[in-house]
Formats: sequence, structure tokens, C-alpha cells
Amino acid sequence: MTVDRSQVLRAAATLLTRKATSSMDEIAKAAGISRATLHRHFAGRDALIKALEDLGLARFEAALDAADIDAGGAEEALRRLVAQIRPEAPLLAFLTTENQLFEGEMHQGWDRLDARMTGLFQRGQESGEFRVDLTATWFAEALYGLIGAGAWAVHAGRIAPNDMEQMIAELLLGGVRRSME
Amino acid sequence: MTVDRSQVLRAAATLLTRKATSSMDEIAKAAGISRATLHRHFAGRDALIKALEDLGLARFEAALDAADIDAGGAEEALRRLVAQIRPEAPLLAFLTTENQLFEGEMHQGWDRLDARMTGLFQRGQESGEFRVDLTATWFAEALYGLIGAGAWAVHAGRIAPNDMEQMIAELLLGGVRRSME
DNA sequence: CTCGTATGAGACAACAACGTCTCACGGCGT
DNA sequence: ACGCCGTGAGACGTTGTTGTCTCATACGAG
Repeated sequence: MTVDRSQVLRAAATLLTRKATSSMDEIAKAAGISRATLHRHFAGRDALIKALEDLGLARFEAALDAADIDAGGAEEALRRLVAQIRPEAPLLAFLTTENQLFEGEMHQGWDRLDARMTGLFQRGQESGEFRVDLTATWFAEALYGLIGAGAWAVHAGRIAPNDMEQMIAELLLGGVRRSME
Repeated sequence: MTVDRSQVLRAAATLLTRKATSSMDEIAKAAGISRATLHRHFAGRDALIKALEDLGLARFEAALDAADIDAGGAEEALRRLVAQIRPEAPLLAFLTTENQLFEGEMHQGWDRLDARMTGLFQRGQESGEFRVDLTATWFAEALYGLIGAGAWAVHAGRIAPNDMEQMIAELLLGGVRRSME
């Protein structure tokens, strides 16, 4: 009976990613609850967005922890990270596309997140696994972009949900070009 | 004196990418014109979005033409395409992130555009330049995502504007992994 | 069973944004 | 110099959304 806040937030993220101007009423319908209940859980639209950001950051941090990104090879660590991110893709896609969040004061959590992400790629560069002619910062941004692209492609039916993880990891790691074996 | 429509649309795209809920007044300010003038050129918000979509599609088509994507190697064709896309990145980033456009009836032009994009990657796959364990459709979606990521990274000051072209092309082609020479 | 709690449905005023209008200003061509 | 657009500024009514409220209902715990 009691509303699952995170489930509501996921539904909101999915809807807002497609249509950022959705009204609270549309969000409530998408979440399968009434507008009154939505307002009981989130004071207003701003509070909803904020909760969305907090949840997304928490899930991203959790994915980084669960992937144990400091262990083993950087490539394998990255694969584990993408695997952990997969179920949270719609949520994270919203965060990375809604730059509105950064207009005011950027959420402090992003700094830490970016640092961990960049650190992973830097580790790969230092170990010789990753190329050094592109910046680790760009690698992190590219991963964000590919998560969004993957979530959209799945939503649009262009790729199978189960393939998303591999599609993102393989493209990010190896690119489009055919490797010479 | 007379307002440059495309310039207004570019400013609108840049603003709307960051904050999709921007009001017409904010858009007008961002474009450096009054709200009245904005309304004189675009009947309403819907018309503005539509014009944005039309312009973006036209620029994308023009980039495909200018890049002469059917000539030479697929890799070089892709590099030429990215080079042509660069100046239009903010506009295209808006289109690919605002999936609101697809809620109703998808703009017919997207079909043709997707077909050309996918065709380029398929050509590369058939010639042996591009890997075949990922789909050409995904390659196209990934490019869209990387354009958005690149535009954002430049806007955020994370990468230099002049580097964006190379960053996108190199990552898309070769990925993160260091190649064995 | 009974109570407490959470929800859905709907009404309500307040507010922000929209779309339209008018009027005055300024540059530009004739 | 004159007239002509195109623009900026602002006022206006209208619409849609928001946030809050009340009331009835349904579920679960004790």
C-alpha cells in the first residue's frame, strides 16, 4: 500500500527523460499514483528533482562500490561497473541529460563521483591498458553519454535490454574499428 | 536589425539543452531579443521546437552531404562527418536529448537520417573496417550520444572546443583500450 | 472487529506562463 | 527629410499548472 519512493522516482526519471516538461499530474500517472500522493511524498517539483538527483547519485556511488573498481585490471573493472550501472541506466540517463541541475550550485556529490570515474580511467592509462591521447575526463563524459544513448536505444526498441550492457562496454572499450587480430 | 532565425534557434537549443523547462521569456533573453519578437518569429513554444527540429535535421543532412559519406573508406568518411557536425553540435545535442519530439509522431526526416547514418556504419562493416559484433544501429545511436556528451563537455569547460572533434571521432573509432601496434 | 494510516478523487485559490495587443523608438532605404 | 518595417517594452486576459485542502475509501495491525 505504502508508496515505494524509489519506484516513483524511477518512473519519474523515465518520463522526464522523454519529456522534461511533464506536469506533476503526468508524473503521478506514470508512477501509478494520484497527484495528491505524489505531493505527499515530494513537496513540489523542485523537491522531486532533488530527490531524483540524490537517488541517482547514491545508486551511482553504490554501483562504483559494488563493481570494486580499484581491483584488478581497469578494463575488467570498467566492465563490472557497466554491469552494475545497467539496471540504473534510466535514472542515470536522466541525471546526465538534465543539466538544469548544474545551473544553480552543482550538487557536491558530482565532484566525488567524477573524481572516482576519472580515477578509474587514469588508472587504466597509467597501467598501459587505456590510451593516453584522450583525456580521462573525456572518457568519463563519454561513458555518461553512452549510458544515455543505451537507455534511449533500449526504450526505442533499437537494441535488446540484455544487450545494452555489452553494447556500451564494448563500444567504449574497443570502439567501432575492427581490431587486427 | 532583422533577427537571424537560425541564430535564435541555436541560442534556444543551447539553453533548452541545459534547462528544458525554460520559459519563452528566458529563451528570448538568451537569444538577445524581446519576448514579443520571439513570438513574431515563432507562433509559440511548439512552433519553436518544431523549427528547432527542422533546422537540426536540415543541418544534419547538410553535414552528411558535405562529408560525402559514400566516398572513400568508411573511417575517413566518419571523420569527415564528425568534422562537419562539430559546429552544429549544440543544436544536434538538443535534438537527440529531447525525446519529447518522438512522443507524438516522429518527424519523418529522422527515418531518412537514421538510414543514412546506419548505412555508413554498415558500409564500414561490409568492407571489413568496422567490427560486426555490434550493430550499425547502435553505432549510430552511440554517435548521437557522444555528440551530446562532447557538446556538454565543451560547455562545462572539460574539453577544449577545438578538441571536441578529435575526441568524438577517436573514441568512437578506437575506443578507450590502447591498441597494440 | 476496530482503529490508525495511507491513498484516491476532487475542489479550490494562487501563480506563472502564454499569446495577443498597443505604442513608441530607431535604423534603413528611397 | 520622409516613410517604412522591425523591434523593445509593457499591459492585458486567458490558460494550465501548482500547492493545499477536504472527504471517502481501503488496507493492515493489533
